[in-house]
Amino acid sequence: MTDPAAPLSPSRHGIRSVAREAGVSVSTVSRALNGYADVNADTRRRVQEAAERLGYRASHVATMLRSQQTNTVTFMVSKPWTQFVDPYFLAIIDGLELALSANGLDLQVIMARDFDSEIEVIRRTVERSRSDALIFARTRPEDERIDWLEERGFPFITVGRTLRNSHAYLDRDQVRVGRDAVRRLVALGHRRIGLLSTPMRYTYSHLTRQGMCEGLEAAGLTHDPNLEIECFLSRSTGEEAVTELFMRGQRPTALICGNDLIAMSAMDGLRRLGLKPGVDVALIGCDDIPVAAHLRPALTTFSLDLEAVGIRLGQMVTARLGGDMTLRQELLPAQMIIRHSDSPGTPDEA
Amino acid sequence: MTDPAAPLSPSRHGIRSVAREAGVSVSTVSRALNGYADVNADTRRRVQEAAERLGYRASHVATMLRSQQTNTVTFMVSKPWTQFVDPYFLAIIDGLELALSANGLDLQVIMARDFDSEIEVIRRTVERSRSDALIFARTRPEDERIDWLEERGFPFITVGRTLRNSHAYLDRDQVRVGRDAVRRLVALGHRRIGLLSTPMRYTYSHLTRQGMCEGLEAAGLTHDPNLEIECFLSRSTGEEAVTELFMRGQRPTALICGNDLIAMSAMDGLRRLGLKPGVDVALIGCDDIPVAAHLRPALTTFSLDLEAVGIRLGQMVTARLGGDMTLRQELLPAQMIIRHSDSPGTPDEA
DNA sequence: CCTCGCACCAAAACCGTTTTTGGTACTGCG
DNA sequence: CGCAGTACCAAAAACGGTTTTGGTGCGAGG
Repeated sequence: MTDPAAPLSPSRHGIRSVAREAGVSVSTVSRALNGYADVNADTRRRVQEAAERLGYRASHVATMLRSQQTNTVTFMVSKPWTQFVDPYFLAIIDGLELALSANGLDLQVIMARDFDSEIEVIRRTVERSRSDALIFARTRPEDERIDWLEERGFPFITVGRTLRNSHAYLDRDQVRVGRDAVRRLVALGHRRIGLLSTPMRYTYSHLTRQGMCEGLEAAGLTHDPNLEIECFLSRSTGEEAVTELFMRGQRPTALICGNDLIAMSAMDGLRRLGLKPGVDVALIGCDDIPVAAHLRPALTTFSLDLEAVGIRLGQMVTARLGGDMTLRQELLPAQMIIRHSDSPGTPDEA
Repeated sequence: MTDPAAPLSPSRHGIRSVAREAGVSVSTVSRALNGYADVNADTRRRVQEAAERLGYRASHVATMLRSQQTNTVTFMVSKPWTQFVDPYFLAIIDGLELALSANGLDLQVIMARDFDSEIEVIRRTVERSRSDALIFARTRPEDERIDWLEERGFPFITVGRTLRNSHAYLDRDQVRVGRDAVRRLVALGHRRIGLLSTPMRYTYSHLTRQGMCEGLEAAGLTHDPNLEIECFLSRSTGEEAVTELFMRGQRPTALICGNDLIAMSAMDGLRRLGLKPGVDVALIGCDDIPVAAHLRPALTTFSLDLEAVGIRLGQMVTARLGGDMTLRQELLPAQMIIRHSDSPGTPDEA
């Protein structure tokens, strides 16, 4: 593989050069540059100037090796997110990077090619000790990634929950999303509310469903499994789901969609059936992706400040790496953004 | 920062353990595992089994330090891309990761917080020798990142061109995009064609403009600077631009938009002026972001297989790191995807 | 029988830092 | 003057691999 034809850097100056230049020993340079106490102010200045003159920067790799810390946090992006432009993960990374860099930590992003390679990607990262902590999302009720990491005592935080919930996590209050969506639709007079669910292998799909059931129950309604269908991550998934759902008879008058992409494509499906989304069938999405406001009808959905999620993740992981072993499990509320897709009568069809 | 309260890994086995377990020397383990020739097949097997038994994996950090190679390629994401859900960079990364991992290279993603920090982020990465090569986009006519890297002889590839073009790049044929868009609109009878340009600090904005001028000239028309306006990356940029453009008088009957996000928001702006996008004013975008097909009217735009771009980038950088010093400069054609936003009369307003 | 080359492998040097260890010079106090 | 304590700093030992150096044992050729 990749022979050493390309030298890393022509002739970088090492700590020894700096020591020579400043007329002190190597260890003094290290201590001076890293802000240790027992170094004369004058000596420190001399060292700093010498380092500056030579353009010296400590090799990150060497530092890692000696200190046995990478000062790096790894964020794993699962493939299904990327296929779909779900801005989700990008926004989180944005905030995460902000919080980490404020604490002198680096962010590394790794990607899992597909569902099954996730665990392998994690193994590679952890076993070859390239990172001090791991963050990942798309948790599943039974998640072997978590089993594996717990077994090894490797620090990690998930975005999302599992069945056991024995670990640190930060998650959206997805049950409330389901409940609130139902409440809103019931208030608008709907009685037959369908669910276009995200894939059931993910925990949050179950939580949404649970919230929906709770909402229906609170309204004295019961959940009809015939009005529910599981969508998978393809571009036209909502369209297909709607088609199948409406062929079953017992048509819903409102649809709760597991995410905005499903809702978006469900609109297309409704139109193909000759129905006006927002007029004939109410729609509520989830995530508030940027395009949601631009759809016709504009999509009513649930929003979450993802950059804030990233920042909070950064704070949590910083605390953990700082030695704070508190088990943090936090829930963030999502805010319902009411637009037009859930109620008819708005002049939005221009 | 981050004290060592969290041990990296409890008790990992090192190469010495493997050597002991296999009953050979340390160096033999290294050579056996790395596929060197001068090691007895039998010995190699014994070593591999021992490593397997102990669950040994070479520390990436130690390997880096000794071999002076990181086997890592860094991709820099500029902040403006992420604020906006531009799937652009995600799709590229996807392909890049695929190509790199096939060659045993790792991908690292770094982010620049804002425009000005890009150079600083690059410096940190290169000077602390964390990577063997760099890839980044959003090139500018005069790009100090490129100057800096060239000065140091550090391998890099850009997605996009500069004024000098003295470096390796992979880019979309943006001039042709401008030309083709004009040709299409002229064929549809338009004479007053406006441009909602992406920010002029990026090279591709100039190239689009150049292509547009060439197209107009070929049709015997001249470009009217009054019909041109520069958009910046905010959510409602197209809306504002349209408003301003139409206040100038001399209204265009068609708009070429630097990207789909601009086009999307321009549609909103047209509606606010009481104009029907696609009927009263034709629109052509660029990028074919996934939502383009879902807009009403569906957006005519230019598409490029971004995953293929990523794969090609991976191949180019692999060759470079393999010692192939050929200066690669490649142009990829974008394909026009004709939908409805550029021509009236389609029943797409349902 | 001696020597040379080859296949194999052990020992040691090395990568560039941080951390530990140990020592020197100087100060203040008895 | 002697001794403890302090402030500073040099030398050396890690970190965990890879690469170089230097054999050794054995078969073949002279």
